[in-house]
Amino acid sequence: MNGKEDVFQFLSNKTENVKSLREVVIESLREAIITGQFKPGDSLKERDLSKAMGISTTPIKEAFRILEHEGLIKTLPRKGTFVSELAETNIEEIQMLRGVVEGLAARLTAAKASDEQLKELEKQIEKMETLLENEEVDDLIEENTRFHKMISDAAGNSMISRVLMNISSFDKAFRRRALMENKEIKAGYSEHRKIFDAIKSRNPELSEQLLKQHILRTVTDVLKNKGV
Amino acid sequence: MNGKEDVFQFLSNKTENVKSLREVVIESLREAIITGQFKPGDSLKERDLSKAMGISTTPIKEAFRILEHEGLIKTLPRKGTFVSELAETNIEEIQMLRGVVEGLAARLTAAKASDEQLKELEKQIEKMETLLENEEVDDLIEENTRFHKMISDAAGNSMISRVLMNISSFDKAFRRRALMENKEIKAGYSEHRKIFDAIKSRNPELSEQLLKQHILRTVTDVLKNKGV
DNA sequence: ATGTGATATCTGATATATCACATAATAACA
DNA sequence: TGTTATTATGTGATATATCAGATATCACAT
Repeated sequence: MNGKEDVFQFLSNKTENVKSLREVVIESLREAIITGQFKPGDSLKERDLSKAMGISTTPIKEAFRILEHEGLIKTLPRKGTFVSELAETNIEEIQMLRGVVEGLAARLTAAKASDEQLKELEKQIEKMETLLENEEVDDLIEENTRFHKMISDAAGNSMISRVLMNISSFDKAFRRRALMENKEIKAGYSEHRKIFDAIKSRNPELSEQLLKQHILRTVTDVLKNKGV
Repeated sequence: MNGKEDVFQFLSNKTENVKSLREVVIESLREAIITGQFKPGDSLKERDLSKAMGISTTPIKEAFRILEHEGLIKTLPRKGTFVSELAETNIEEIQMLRGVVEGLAARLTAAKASDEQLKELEKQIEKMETLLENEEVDDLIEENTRFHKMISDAAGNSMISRVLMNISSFDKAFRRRALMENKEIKAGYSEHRKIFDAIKSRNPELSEQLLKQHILRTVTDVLKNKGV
């Protein structure tokens, strides 16, 4: 029966994978704000966006609620909705924030990850090693991100996962640039291996420190290369 | 004219201070979920809540968006909305998360707070000392919270403020209990004073460590007293 | 008793209308 | 010309209707 299901896989069109209008609006506006197309202080109007996107104000309104919760915009009741200052937040400090939160995740993972989770992490780090040797850069970048996510998930704390997801949606463009640099790829693997070793040896303190330092070093390097 | 405005302050009914239906729903549901009235897996239905609260589904729907973004509930399109597992997240780990984020805030504050901000912090810690001497417990609790908020705000990073606000809305009940214990009040002041001194002396590393340790100690003490 | 198609019901998604506060523009008056 | 009152407009908040996917139930054939 399982084989039969696979045969019809191509027919699948589950609505769980289909994006709602609200999600489309969120992603569009978030991208426009973060990349500077909308600047702090700019006014966003429900009816204008509704016309521009050819949809009703309802998904626009719902998207505003989420973006406001993320701090990217601010709504004053019956006065207007404006892009907030958050979009100009210091990217280095965002990475420091990410560093301390992922560091804590590494600590918790070292303290309580199951043997199975450790095995999965080991498989992952080995996969990354193979990709590094074969110089398959695009795949390595993707697996690096997965490695970080696996650590965060293994911490088993939904609030930590949520905070990191919010940070991630904010600095996606930055992190991709960081990982693309060739030097980063090699140094990054070396650090990832040390992080995994610390987790495997059940050393919470060291795990936290290594992951914090790893993230803070990548931001320092990227900013150096930018001439900032 | 300014004096006149103050005289009539009690008449003020500015809509900026009036809670929207959406905000009322958010707070009601969040409280019900966090305190266990709604349990993970429970179904929340827009039309049921609409009838129960005597309002339309629109503010219910918007509240759902926010609570989902906070991770407290999960909506499956056209299937239903359910209370998530987040509400059962380990409270100690939440406090550890708060510790690392507030610690980072203290570090940034020590690094870049203006002289004026330092003066404000000094006024605040002195106010807290007076309240401690006079044993005005309720006011001291409130000023302690304000002290933490001043440090976070002085860090000048909107994302950090936002993360802490989300954590705060989640563990408000816990923190109030922590601060109410008499022992905590005295130990808490001592630690607050050390934190301020570290910030004042522009020592980012020490500031971060002290604030982290302060928060982690309070959670350890509270859990000890709970017999957990 | 079981399988299948048709129908009904449930639930969130979205569209549209209306309300209500805030501000701008215009008219009236001194 | 300046001030005040009135009206119009703009914007978000909320109510209500309808759509559309998902599931449950019913009716009928085998």
